[in-house]
Amino acid sequence: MQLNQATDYAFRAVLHLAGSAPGEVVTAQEIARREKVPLRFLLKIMRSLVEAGIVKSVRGVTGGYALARPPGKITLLDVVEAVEGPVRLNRCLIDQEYCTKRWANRCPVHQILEVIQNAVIQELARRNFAELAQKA
Amino acid sequence: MQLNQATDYAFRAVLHLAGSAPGEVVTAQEIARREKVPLRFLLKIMRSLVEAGIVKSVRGVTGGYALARPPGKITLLDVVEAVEGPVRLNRCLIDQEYCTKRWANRCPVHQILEVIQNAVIQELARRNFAELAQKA
DNA sequence: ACTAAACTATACTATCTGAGTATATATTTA
DNA sequence: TAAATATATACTCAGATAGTATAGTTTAGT
Repeated sequence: MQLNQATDYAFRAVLHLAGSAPGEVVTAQEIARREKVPLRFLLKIMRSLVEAGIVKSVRGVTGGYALARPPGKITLLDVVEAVEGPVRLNRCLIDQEYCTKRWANRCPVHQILEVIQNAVIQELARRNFAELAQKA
Repeated sequence: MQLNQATDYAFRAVLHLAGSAPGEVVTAQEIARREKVPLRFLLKIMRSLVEAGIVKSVRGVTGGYALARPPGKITLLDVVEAVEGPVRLNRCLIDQEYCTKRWANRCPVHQILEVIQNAVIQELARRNFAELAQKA
């Protein structure tokens, strides 16, 4: 029931870019130093963000990263899913295998967890990095 | 971002007891068999539930388990916390150590995760096992 | 063309957590 | 006293977490 450390770092990296001048390219080194994230690990995380289309990267000597769209269009959910994959409270909510034990498709635990899971997803989707940058 | 398997089993065990006659003592063996939970593992989980005051145990030959209070007074949150400890989306929400990195007590990531965490807690606290037993 | 500074890609590793098992002990009823 | 139950502690094994290492590719500037 906890987000992992990579997601936490990803939040801070995206927030850092959100706080930079729009379109400005920031190096991983800079982000790592300022946000106290191990450089190598950050580079790996950044690639997830690039793949997800949240961040764009520029290679070469003057390379680095910038947001691929305005901070207001990037939600916490976007980042969580980019780094961790889909949010799920219980493995049986993705993999039917685990739920056919007794109740098949009418498992009440399954049902109620799905409702709660959706609430979590809504909460994460409601918050974006423009809002977050305001608080910083 | 996922509840663990022990919590899933705990939900099913409590639900099982909620579906039995009030005050009826059910053995771990019976619960394990019906809910398809490994007996040894279930016994361990049941002790967490007993410690948390959700379930009471009876020792000896005619022993077993029963709910310590009506199903309507047992929330999903009660069970989650009994098995996993407090709900926290990020380690920095419990352990200040992790959050003094840059922002000290005004970390915006920290702040927004706390809001979301509270929403999760509310959702879990809102649902009880009487409601759940209805669906079964 | 070469070099340095950046990102990319894949593989590796150490530690921790999750999920469950094993063994011995204590309690209670028949 | 035996059998069936729960309690307590310790152990194990696989997979996930949180990184690190090595090699490669791209680009700006000389």
